[in-house]
Formats: sequence, C-alpha cells, structure tokens
Amino acid sequence: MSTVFMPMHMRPTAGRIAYNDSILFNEMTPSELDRLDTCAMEVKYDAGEYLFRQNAKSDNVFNVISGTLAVERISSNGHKQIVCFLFPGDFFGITDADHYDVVVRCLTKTQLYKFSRKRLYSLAEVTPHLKSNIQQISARIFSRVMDQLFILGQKKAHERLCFLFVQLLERMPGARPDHIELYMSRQDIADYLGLTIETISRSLAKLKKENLIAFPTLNHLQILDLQRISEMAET
Amino acid sequence: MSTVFMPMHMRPTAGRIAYNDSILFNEMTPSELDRLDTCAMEVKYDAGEYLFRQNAKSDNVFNVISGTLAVERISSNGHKQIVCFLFPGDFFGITDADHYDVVVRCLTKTQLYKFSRKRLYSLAEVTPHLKSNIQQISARIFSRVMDQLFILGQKKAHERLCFLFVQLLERMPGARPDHIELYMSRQDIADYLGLTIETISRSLAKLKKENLIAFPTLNHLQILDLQRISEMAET
DNA sequence: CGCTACATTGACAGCGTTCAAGGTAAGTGG
DNA sequence: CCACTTACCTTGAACGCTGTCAATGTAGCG
Repeated sequence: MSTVFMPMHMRPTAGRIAYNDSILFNEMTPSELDRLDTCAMEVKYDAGEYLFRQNAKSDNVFNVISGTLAVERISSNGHKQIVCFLFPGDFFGITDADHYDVVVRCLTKTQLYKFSRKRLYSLAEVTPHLKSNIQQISARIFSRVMDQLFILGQKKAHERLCFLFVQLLERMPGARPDHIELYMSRQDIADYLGLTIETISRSLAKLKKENLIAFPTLNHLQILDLQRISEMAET
Repeated sequence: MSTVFMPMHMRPTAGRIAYNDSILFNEMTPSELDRLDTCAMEVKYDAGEYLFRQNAKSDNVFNVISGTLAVERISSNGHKQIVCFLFPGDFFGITDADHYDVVVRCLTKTQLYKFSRKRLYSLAEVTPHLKSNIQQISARIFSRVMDQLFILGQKKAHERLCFLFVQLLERMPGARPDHIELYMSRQDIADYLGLTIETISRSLAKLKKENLIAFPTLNHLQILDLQRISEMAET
C-alpha cells in the first residue's frame, strides 16, 4: 500500500489540509496513486530555507503539505518581487521551462511532497486523469499570475492589500474572515504588492481607521467588512 | 503539397517574417507539416478588430503572420492592462484553460494562422517535435509574463519604457536600434506599462533630453545608447 | 482650411518613497 | 523579575514621482 498516497482519510495528514489539496489526485484510482507514489518523497524545511538555489534545473514538482512559502524573483540590483505565496495543497514546479527563474523560500516550517518532474510527466502521459489535473493546476497558476499583473499595473496601495486579503481567504486552508493568520512579514507583503513596508503599514492603518479590518494581534487579521474589501480587491 | 506550411523559403510570406517565426515548425518533417496544415486556416483582420469576444472558449491557437496585436485584460470598472504585444511569429492561445480571460486587439492590419486548438494538441500527442515546440513556446510566454510582473512591481516609469524598447528590439522582426517602428499608440504603451499617457510622454521627453533615444517621427524610435537603455531595462 | 484624433506640456495635487525616529514584542542573561 | 537586546513594525516629515485636469501643439484627412 502506498504510504504517501494513501486515501486522504487514512493518512496521518488527513484533516490538516482543508481544501485546494489533492487536485493532482482527483479521480485517480488506488493503483494509479501507487504509481504516483514511486516518483514522490516527503521533504521538510525550516523557516528561512530555500527549496533550491537560483537558476537550478527544474527537476522537481513540489506539493505543499503544511507551511507557507514565497516564490521570489530577485534582480541583479537587489530588487525583490514575490510572485506568489504557496499554501497547503498548492503546487510549485509545474512548468515547461528547464530552469527555474525564481527561488522558493519557506516562511514557516514546511512539509512537502517532492516529485521527480520527469517521472511525474511520463506517468501523466499514460494516466489521463493525472494529465488533466496537471493542466488544470497549470491553468490556475497562470490565471493567478495574470491577476497579479493586473493588480500591480492598475491598483492603489490599499486596493492591493484588499486583493491580498481576499486571496488569503480563498487560498489559506482554515482562513475565515474573522481569523486570517499572516505568516508573512510586512516586508514580504510589500515585496508581493510592489510597495514599501512603510506604505503597507500606512495603508493597513487607513483600513483599520475605516473599520474595514482589525488586528487583534500583529499577525492575526480580521476582515470586518468583506463586502467592501472584496469590491476594492476586484480584478 | 501543403499550402499553409510549405517550407518557409517557398512560401509567399517568406522573407516577411524575419525571426521568432516558426518555432512551432522546428524540426518537423514535410509530412508532419502537411498534417499540421489540416488544423489551420489563414485569417485576416483590420486594425481595431478583436480576434474573439470576452470570455470566449479558448478553441483556437493563433500564429501571427504579419501585424501587431495587443493582449488585453479589462476590469469591470474600466481599467485596462495590456498583458503583452504580439508580433509576427508570435503565438497566442497556447493555454490549458478552457476560456480566455483576455481579449486580443489588432493594432494594425493583421494576418494570422488560426489552428483548432483541440486538433493541434491531438496532433502534438503523436508528433514529439511539435509537442516539444509547443512546450517551448509556452515556457517563453510564461517567462515573459514574469518579466512584466517584475517590471510593474519594481521599476520606475522611464525604466519601464526602456524595458519595452529592449523587448521591441528583441521581438519585432526587422527592428534595429536606429529603426524601431511603434505600431502602438502612447495610450497602449501606458496600458502596457501600468502608467498614464502623460507620464509616458514626459518620460520619453526625459530620455530624449538625455540623448538616449530620438524620434525622427512620432512613431519611429531610435535608440542612441543601447548600453544604458539595456541597463535601465534590466530585469 | 478646418476637423479630428492623438501627443505634448504645464500647473498642481496626492500618493508612495525615503530617511529618520520611536514603539512593540519576544528572547536573553544578569 | 527586570534591564537589555534584537527584530520587526509604526509613525512622522520632506521629497519626488506619477496622476489629474487643462491647455496647447501636431499630424492626417476630408
């Protein structure tokens, strides 16, 4: 029996991952999952560690079990753009390029499944469900990058923050409007939204003063008026 | 004999498309090209026309023969972000999503090959070269979007313009430092770079005053100091 | 010539950055 | 338990880039 790909309800991680998990495994039979198992292993990282070094060959696909990560692009002159955050259930490394042009940093302790990309893709060739699942994930990633492109090109600071909030709500397992845990620092948020840390602070203050959000603690965000936050986030 | 996919040097369009053409056809045999022909047709549009309507099913893949196009994303409240420009040889529609979330507008008279996406993809399944070519194109498109994400998040107005210039040089067939024809309006440039038309005008004026660029006519750009322009464009 | 569409320039306001100071929370060691 | 350190966040003031509004300039076309 597969250890890594036991049915979710039988696995030790069961219940930990609330949703957007296992898109990769949708509709797959136990025997297919067993074969998927052969190209995967479980890996762990501490906060601050990187999954691979800059310009590494894109040999692996990662699936987040637990933890939060940041996909980063850093220019020669030191500017950093965070491309996206990764949450439990998310994938990284589904690409047709042979080298990563980004690095991936763990914001917290992190557990992942690590797949051999080559073997995963070969398996997909003979496993229609797997292939279609990979395509679906790929489409989602692209669509998300397009959203961010739009945000960076068109939105003001406080609107960008609202966009982030809505994204966190939708993508972080267990997030509720009255309880969103920010695992990323203010600097990370700034690097994600193309702003400075001071602007983030000030915009948060503005939204607080307007009673749209609250911060019981520094990293515990509450959305008080989801309606208006969503409107401002709109892409 | 295939009409659409005759070897380049025998076709009426030969010589028109200078480079980045035909990545799709790399390494393919004449008989494979003949089969590719069966899922393609040639289509023409006038300046200002759209290839399809918003939220259309993504049934087709387009390959630009001649002309310049803009891939646009428009929000409900009227903001427009141009995602990329398309030049001869470029592709659009290589996606795993089943609907386009953008529209494509012709900036000039345009000729394209229009492929049935479904048939193109099926053919790719049995034609390794074709499949690998499609993956290569797909990787390039993604990489380009990432470049723009970085630009929009990190760069100042005049640097964004330099980025555009370098891109035009690299991607527009026939473009030389002393002769770059701008087929897009100042407004299009603004929508591409996430700025206003006035900022574009002023930043162009600034670059002109510093003798980095010149404009013999409104839409004929010359790059006088490619070295420095490239440095500022750097991603 | 005059119309129209597009581009440039100017003045001004506002948003976001920069630089600097101050505040807060968690951890350390006396 | 409390000073001290450290890392991170917030706030303030001044500056500058970009947006906005308005006027002017320019090229193409009937």
